Amino acid sequence: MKRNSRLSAVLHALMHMAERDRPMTSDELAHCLDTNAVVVRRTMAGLRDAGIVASGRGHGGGWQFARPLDDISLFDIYNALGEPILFQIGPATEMPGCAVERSVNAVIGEALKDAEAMLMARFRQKTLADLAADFHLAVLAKAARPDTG
Amino acid sequence: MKRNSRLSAVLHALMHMAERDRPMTSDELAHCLDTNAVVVRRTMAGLRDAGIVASGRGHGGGWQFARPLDDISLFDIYNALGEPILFQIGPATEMPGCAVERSVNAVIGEALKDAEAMLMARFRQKTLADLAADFHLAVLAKAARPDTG
DNA sequence: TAATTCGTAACATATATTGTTACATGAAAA
DNA sequence: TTTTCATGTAACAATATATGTTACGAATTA
Repeated sequence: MKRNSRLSAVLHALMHMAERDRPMTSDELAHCLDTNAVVVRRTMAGLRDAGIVASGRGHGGGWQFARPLDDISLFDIYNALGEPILFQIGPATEMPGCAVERSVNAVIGEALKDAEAMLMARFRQKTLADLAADFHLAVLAKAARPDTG
Repeated sequence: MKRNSRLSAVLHALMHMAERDRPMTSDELAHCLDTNAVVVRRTMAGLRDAGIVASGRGHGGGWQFARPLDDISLFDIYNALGEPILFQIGPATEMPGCAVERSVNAVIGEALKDAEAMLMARFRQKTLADLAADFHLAVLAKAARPDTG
């Protein structure tokens, strides 16, 4: 299947927004993400509903943050996107009648659950401010050794 | 999209095989898994190539283990299946030209990588013998309190 | 020789993600 | 007030992947 890239895409968009002090239109963001303005609106809709960003119409409109960057975690964003399915692998049946299958699903399910919990803990700790700082550090590091880039 | 259920399915099949001392045909396994014999063969092919199971043709043929159950880990099986894509979420582009996107992908990618490592470590520790023991314990526990099942 | 069983290619079906078009709604500028 | 700009959203198309199904060949045993 195609992988769900909304989390990466929306973070990419938000980081571009963080680099600017004015609202960015869906068209501008679409160019950054190499996609379509409708896709941008569709993806950002969840963040708007969650109070992470705000959208404005008409002249001078577009997307901007509704909260400080250090008050927005990756977990907030993951949730605002509707908690997309994390794992591509999983059981064929949720409620199997076969006891053997139930036992197998329990073992696999617990392992996946723990891995997911670990990932979510990490998402909770990381804010957009951290992400922006990471980016600026990477840019500085690259400028210091332009030949290795 | 549909989730990949081959790992759960093949473990389900292997546990049924573990409960029997004769080879099981693809058709028998297909009935257990509520699917088709061709699907079973397709899935088991990787395990056969990895030396986990062996297949025999003709009368009395079918699938059986090629190694002791305590010498087969979930990791072995996951690998034999071709290491299916683990996460449904991921970056849109593998080699982005945009520095912002690269930075975002690095953060997400590292978190996913660590979660995957944790899961694989767990798969490495768990053998089919463990799985069979889990199942037998579950059956015993259920028999001890039939009213709560 | 006949029955059985795996091996595999080819095609069909179902579902999820992403892209695209079209049009309505709201807001600011002329 | 009219025009322009921008979001909101429905509807449909394109693409990708997993799984199901049919068909037939190859190998093994009775």
